[in-house]
Amino acid sequence: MTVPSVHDDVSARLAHLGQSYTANRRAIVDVLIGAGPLTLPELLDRRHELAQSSAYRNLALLADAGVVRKIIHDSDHARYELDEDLTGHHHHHLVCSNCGTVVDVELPGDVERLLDRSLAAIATAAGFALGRHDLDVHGTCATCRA
Amino acid sequence: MTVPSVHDDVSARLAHLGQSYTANRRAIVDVLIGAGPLTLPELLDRRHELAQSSAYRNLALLADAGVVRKIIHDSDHARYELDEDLTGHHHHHLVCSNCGTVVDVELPGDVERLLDRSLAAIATAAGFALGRHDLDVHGTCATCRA
DNA sequence: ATTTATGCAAATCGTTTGCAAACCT
DNA sequence: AGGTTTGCAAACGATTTGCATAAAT
Repeated sequence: MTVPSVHDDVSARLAHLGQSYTANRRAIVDVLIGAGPLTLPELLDRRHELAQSSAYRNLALLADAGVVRKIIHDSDHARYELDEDLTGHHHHHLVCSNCGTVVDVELPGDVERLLDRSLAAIATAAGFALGRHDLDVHGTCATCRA
Repeated sequence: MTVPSVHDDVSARLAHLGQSYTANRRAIVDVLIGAGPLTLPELLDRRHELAQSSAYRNLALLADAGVVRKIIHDSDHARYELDEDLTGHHHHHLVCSNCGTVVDVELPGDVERLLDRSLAAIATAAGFALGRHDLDVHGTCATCRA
């Protein structure tokens, strides 16, 4: 739960793929630890030493390793956030339809459980092997409404 | 609820934007009536007379008019489906992580209502003016598992 | 005749990739 | 040295757009 353990976890996941935890990769994870889902430009703004292509390449690798999750809402840029497994919080997204900002939110435990059960039933009925689910709520954020 | 009424509805929504219901636009709506969410290539496959650029342009217009909804899950192609307002069914998406196919599904009424209430509370707490919500369930479809 | 829609081809832009230099160990 | 990572610049590909022609009213 503390920051160092996140890095250890990342390091282990990368090792599992035969990859090492380089300075650039660590820089990316460090930025993501302190922020919500970020676009690539937002990420580069916070770490000017990162080259665009390397950032893309490392984000893809980190996503492969299950460290980072890529989320695509509308057009423009994709956003990247630390995977739930690392943060330990299953969450959903509040997306501003105007500016695209994404905020992480959690459902009350009982609602989440009920939802999970329903989804499992529905997926099975449709012949799907269940994976993760994403709930995106679209609206207008306070800033865009001001 | 019958097919002709869908066309009337579309026509009205386009008129509301000062636009007319042309043959190409009708062709697109006709295809979408009989299918799940389609990508542009899939749409063109079903109507060879449609030019790619016109299809994109008309889909954008139809989306503007609230007739069509554009859904983006991963990379590759966006998918388009008739808006819920037209079909009258609030639904969610079962997405195959392997082939990208999307199937529409509905939650049991009580679960949907409980979820709606929770989301409203969460959005308000975060300063968001609530809009629509999308629930995407990812898994592997029967075909890809075969 | 004027306005709007169409379709081709070219432009756009986020993302990916080739390749040579820089970095490990 | 041998293998990996980096960063620049070029390539890619889905979508958008400019412009001249074809409908439609």
